[in-house]
Amino acid sequence: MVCYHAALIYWEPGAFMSETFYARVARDLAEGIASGRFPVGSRLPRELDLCTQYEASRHTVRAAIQELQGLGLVSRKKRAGTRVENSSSTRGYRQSLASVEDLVQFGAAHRRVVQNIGDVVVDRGLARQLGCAAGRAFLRISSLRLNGDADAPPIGWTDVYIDPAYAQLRDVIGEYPEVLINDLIEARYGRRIAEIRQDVQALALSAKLARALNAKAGAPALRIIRRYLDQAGEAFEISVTIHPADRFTFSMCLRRERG
Amino acid sequence: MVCYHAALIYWEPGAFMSETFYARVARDLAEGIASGRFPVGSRLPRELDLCTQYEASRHTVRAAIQELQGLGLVSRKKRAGTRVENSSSTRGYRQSLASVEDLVQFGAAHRRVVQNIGDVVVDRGLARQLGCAAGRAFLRISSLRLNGDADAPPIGWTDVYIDPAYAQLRDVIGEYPEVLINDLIEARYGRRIAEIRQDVQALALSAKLARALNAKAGAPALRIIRRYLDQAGEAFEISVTIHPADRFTFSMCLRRERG
DNA sequence: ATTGACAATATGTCCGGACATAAATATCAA
DNA sequence: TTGATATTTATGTCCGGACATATTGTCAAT
Repeated sequence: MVCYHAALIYWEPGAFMSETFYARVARDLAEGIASGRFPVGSRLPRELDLCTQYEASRHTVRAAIQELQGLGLVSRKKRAGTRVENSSSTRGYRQSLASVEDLVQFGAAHRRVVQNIGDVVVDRGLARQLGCAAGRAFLRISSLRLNGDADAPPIGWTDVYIDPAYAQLRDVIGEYPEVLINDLIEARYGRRIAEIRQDVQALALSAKLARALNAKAGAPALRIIRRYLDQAGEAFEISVTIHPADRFTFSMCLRRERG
Repeated sequence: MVCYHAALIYWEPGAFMSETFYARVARDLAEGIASGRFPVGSRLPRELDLCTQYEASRHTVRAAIQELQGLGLVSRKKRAGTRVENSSSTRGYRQSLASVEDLVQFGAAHRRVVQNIGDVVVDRGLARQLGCAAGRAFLRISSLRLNGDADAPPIGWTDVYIDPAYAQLRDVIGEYPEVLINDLIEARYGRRIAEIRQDVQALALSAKLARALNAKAGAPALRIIRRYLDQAGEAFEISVTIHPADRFTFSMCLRRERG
């Protein structure tokens, strides 16, 4: 079975948000890693050199590296320096998505094909699934998640529910992964994400979904529900992704050595 | 359906490991929260007061609070101070289990009943499941996970595979949750955990497991495989837990607001 | 009573420096 | 060649201070 690691991408923030110095350093280093300037297994310049390079204090440089460490991009040892980690082993889900620049994405070869966009009103069953009040209206975008291989069966089905107030985004929504929608909402409407909560469950595939996913009805599948909450604790976007069990493993790194 | 949040407990380190100052402060504050000295919703003393109280610099106090923040125990706002968070909403799985003192546990009412202890040799199928080489020998401890309610069906089944070298722990193993076994190994054998990796999958219940869990064969279930790796990347403990889909949701907090 | 301006405050960011510590390397002795 | 020992080095921890910024609370004006 193919195992898909959820990957992290360091995102260039829009001009609308000011960036702190250490975040700037962190992003620059992350881009250096992504671009291959710092290959996997190589060592980052030592802290003091980074200090002179960025004209920053050691404290700032350390805060930046700490960010990368939290993302699992680098590991550190006392005398050995800061090592760039292997992506395939470190691109697991990191918890401390500290800043808005962090993006969670599927593999590089991944494609997303929008199947349907329409308005829905939450009924009793959906309300329990989404964890919101019944009767609420949403704009729902349904899409298939495909691997690079055209012949391979789809790896998942995603329903994204967003507040109808943001329906103006309808045109651009199809082109972006759902996580980006939050950035769009944040940029255009100023509604900030205060918290992202995620539930992972098992379920049996419905006949309809099984048909869409080219799988057997009743087959076990993974359901990942992600809720984007604002400061009031209200969800303004909810995404539900369903992966047939034989095509997806949700992998994460719970702890990595400090040093 | 009942939703079980994986909980975090701040663990008092053994005498064998030296504690840094900021970790000491963090632990003290965490114990204050756990004991109710700092009730949920209350505010922690402000940084400068903590500085005088612990006779530490503000930098150190901030490092301690940052630890608590990473664990989801507190949230901070610029003028509003540091707030103790509601356990039920913050005890979700945190990724940045920064130090050995962190423990991951199931709910308070949870019980664990050992069903079977015995030696196994890894065959082809199990090797693929565990992600280790076939032919390797393990000591396997199988146990049921029960909720407080005696009548309720079990919420899961756990197989813990540990290196036969640690078979001397056999007597005490039954009494501790599997995560503690690592601490025992670490304390007695000095083998350090360098990394914990976790995979979450869906699967259909086998007839045997279904019988043990009082569920239907073929019913969807969640499988959580956790690997404890040493510095060489070799797993010295692997735990496999299976939860029927209707009795377990794996909930986690991906991001919480910085401020 | 609502709104606006202003000051107070607690956290956020950043700087400089100092010493401790673990691990890689070099050195020397057996 | 092996083994123990000393040195070097890059990160870990901790201190002190300074200014920025967001939020709250207060008070005055409409």
